[in-house]
Amino acid sequence: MSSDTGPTPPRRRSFRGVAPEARKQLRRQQLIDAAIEAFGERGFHGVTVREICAGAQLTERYFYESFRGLDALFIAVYSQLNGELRDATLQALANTEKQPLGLAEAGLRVFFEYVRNDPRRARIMLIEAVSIGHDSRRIAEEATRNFMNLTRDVVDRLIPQARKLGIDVDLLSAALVGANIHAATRWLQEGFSTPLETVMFTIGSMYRTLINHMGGEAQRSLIASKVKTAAPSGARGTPRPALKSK
Amino acid sequence: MSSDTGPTPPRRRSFRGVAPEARKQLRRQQLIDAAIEAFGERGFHGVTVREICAGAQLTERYFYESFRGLDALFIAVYSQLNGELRDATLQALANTEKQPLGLAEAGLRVFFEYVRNDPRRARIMLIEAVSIGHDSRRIAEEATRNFMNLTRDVVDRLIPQARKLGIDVDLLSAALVGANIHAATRWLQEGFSTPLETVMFTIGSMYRTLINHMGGEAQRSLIASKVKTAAPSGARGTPRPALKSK
DNA sequence: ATAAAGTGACAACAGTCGTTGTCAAAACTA
DNA sequence: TAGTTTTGACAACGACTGTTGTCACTTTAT
Repeated sequence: MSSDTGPTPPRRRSFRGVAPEARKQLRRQQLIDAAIEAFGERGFHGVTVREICAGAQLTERYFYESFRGLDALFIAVYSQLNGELRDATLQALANTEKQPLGLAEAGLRVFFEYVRNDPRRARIMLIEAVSIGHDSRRIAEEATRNFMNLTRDVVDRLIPQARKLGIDVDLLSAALVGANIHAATRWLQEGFSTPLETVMFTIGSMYRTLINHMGGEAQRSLIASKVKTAAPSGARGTPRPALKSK
Repeated sequence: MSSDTGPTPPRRRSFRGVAPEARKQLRRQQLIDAAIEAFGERGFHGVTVREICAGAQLTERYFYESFRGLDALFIAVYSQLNGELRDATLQALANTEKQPLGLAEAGLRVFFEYVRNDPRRARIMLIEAVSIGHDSRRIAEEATRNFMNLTRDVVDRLIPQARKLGIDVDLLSAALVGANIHAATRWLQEGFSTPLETVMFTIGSMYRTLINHMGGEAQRSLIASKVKTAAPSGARGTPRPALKSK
């Protein structure tokens, strides 16, 4: 029962003037940067550990120093990109008048500018992230859900009557996020030949129309579908199928 | 210079009562069915040729008899699923009164029912197809584009003034298709706990609102943005950025 | 200066995959 | 029945991957 801690633990030193922990973080970031390049160019499944290491100018040992495998690296990459976009969004929102429609426009603009400014990052976030195996996908789902929740809050505030009319606000938010993602993906694949302002005007008009009219339209269709029972009170009640209006 | 055609070409025969060509087509379909199961369950990148063959109860030789590789098989799978959905859509449209809004509802219903009735096929069409390497993806892009074009024609007919107001109709269609896909994907991942009619009501309300009000809303924002020059005549002209309304 | 820690290039290993080939048994034709 | 086609099971090959290990060289600390 001595206080022997086993074989001598190596004493860590500085190297080229930087502390051990800082060196490790630096290497980690090099790997992430190389991964953004590789994933964005060839996709998650077209990339190997060796390629990442070559791109980062590091050897495999340092890869496993920071990541358990490619999945973990992808999660780190996605987290970083998602954080960048989130921060840019929050900053833009902070610099905008607190009009709800203005906020929505600012968020849209940040999103589309982010996509245009770095197509590789866009590909990772928009395309790769939703298609990885069960391990990494949850992160992407969670991040997408964050944006969806943000959208849902906006919807809840701007179309407050929606919920009472039987609209599934979560589903609607998912649809709107999907509209953004798909529009951005198409814009990306077309080489951004459409001017940003045209994109903003098109998608913005869509949002504005929904915000200004969706509540009334849903209510009208409820009435038109002859539901004379008590108004469906928000719960899981299935509204009538009818879709005709006017 | 004899009429010798080289080594004797093997004379083909029937087997268990079915002709050679029919046997080949049968095997091909077995492989496709096994692939739907495998791709839908484990995703394109989690599947091997050997697994497909085991699932189809065939050996590798017959795999390469019908397909050059997994890419080709995936293309065949996707084509089949896409054809099924397309046929179901066309049939539903044929059995519907020719009211534009009714047609839109019928199309939506077919789409969501198709997704719910076979989640594996849905995963292949909604998730896997957009994430494959450059080879197979073009097929999915083309098929998605078909749906987008269909949507675009609907938009062009139901919101005829959109184009003149500076809205990019192709982009709007892409966004709407994306809204459908994302809503369906979320519905799938939630285990279809939301009733179909609620989904129909929510997404249907979205469409109906856009159809009935988007033209007017876009025009209003154009006026509000003080564009007093001649109305942008449909072409690539960049509309004003402003989004505020009312 | 000398010993230890850090680094980089790369060998080595086991595993898997796509793909082609072998071969005997089953089924068919004559 | 005899010969040929078809089938199924599986071996074999090369290529690639993730992962760990080796070793000489550089930098640091004493």
